[in-house]
Amino acid sequence: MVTPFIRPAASKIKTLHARVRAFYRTRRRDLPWRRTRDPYRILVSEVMLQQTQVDRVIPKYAAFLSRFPTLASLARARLAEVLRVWVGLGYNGRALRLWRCARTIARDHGGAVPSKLETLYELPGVGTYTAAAVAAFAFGKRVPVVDVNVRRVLSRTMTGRDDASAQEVARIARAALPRTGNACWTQGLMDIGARFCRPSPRCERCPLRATCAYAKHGAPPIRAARRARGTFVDSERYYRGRIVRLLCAKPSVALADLGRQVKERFDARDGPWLERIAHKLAREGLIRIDERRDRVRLA
DNA sequence: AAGTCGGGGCG
DNA sequence: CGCCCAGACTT
Repeated sequence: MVTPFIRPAASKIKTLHARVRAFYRTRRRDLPWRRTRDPYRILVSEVMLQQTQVDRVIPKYAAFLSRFPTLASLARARLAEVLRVWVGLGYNGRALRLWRCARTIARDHGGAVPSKLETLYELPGVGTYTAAAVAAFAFGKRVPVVDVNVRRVLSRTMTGRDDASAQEVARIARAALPRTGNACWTQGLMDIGARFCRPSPRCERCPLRATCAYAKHGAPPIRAARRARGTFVDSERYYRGRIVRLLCAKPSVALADLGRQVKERFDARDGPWLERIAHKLAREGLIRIDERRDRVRLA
């Protein structure tokens, strides 16, 4: 029987604040999106960082901003151009939604990224996390920002477990919201989550070790078993990626040739399901299929 | 609540 | 090989 979490001790939170802020002041990661407060650039970074590690985002972030330096430039670009820069980063739907997001902001918000949490949340591709991140990092808003790192760190330090529910962590995050310096607090938690408080924890050198309920008893991380994903190659996802990559490299392709061009050892039986994947991509808005002329291209 | 959506790096 | 990642969106 585990003691249910009631309310975090104020003194413990104060100590965490001090330690996290001290860590952030002296040992934070030097990341490109921390060198600007341009809301557009913050927004781009946050969308890129969705389910994507920092090290993989850094080069794409630079390339993207070099090609689309302002929100207006992104909003007036063709989606195909955006996809060509994005491809390789994964989750291509994010590029589509970021592009739509920029167009929505240009059309409905005078080209200025909204600062209000609820308004941000309305934008395509902006969910609970990203809305909070932009509000906090670009506009200094005092709102809880909970990503997977923050969740792990708060769960472990405050409950002694690494599996606190999202709702429970949300309560803790609200209770722990600092009066000032929310962005530094949050990003400090993220850095600690990435360097020490990882899924397999490295408590030995963690700056929160002395304050952490989890580090004390040192229980091994227990996490829910994930469903097997199978091999990625030859999965439907794999060929979605192949199709988008192919179309990034060519202006257009015949639908009848698509399968042969994305699949090794293509045979006639592969035609229908690869074509079905293409139609799904078209329905999502990533590619365009001209049935009459038998041509496929980026949207 | 559960599925879908990329891709790469690491243990 | 399986697990993980500054999640969002659909069903």
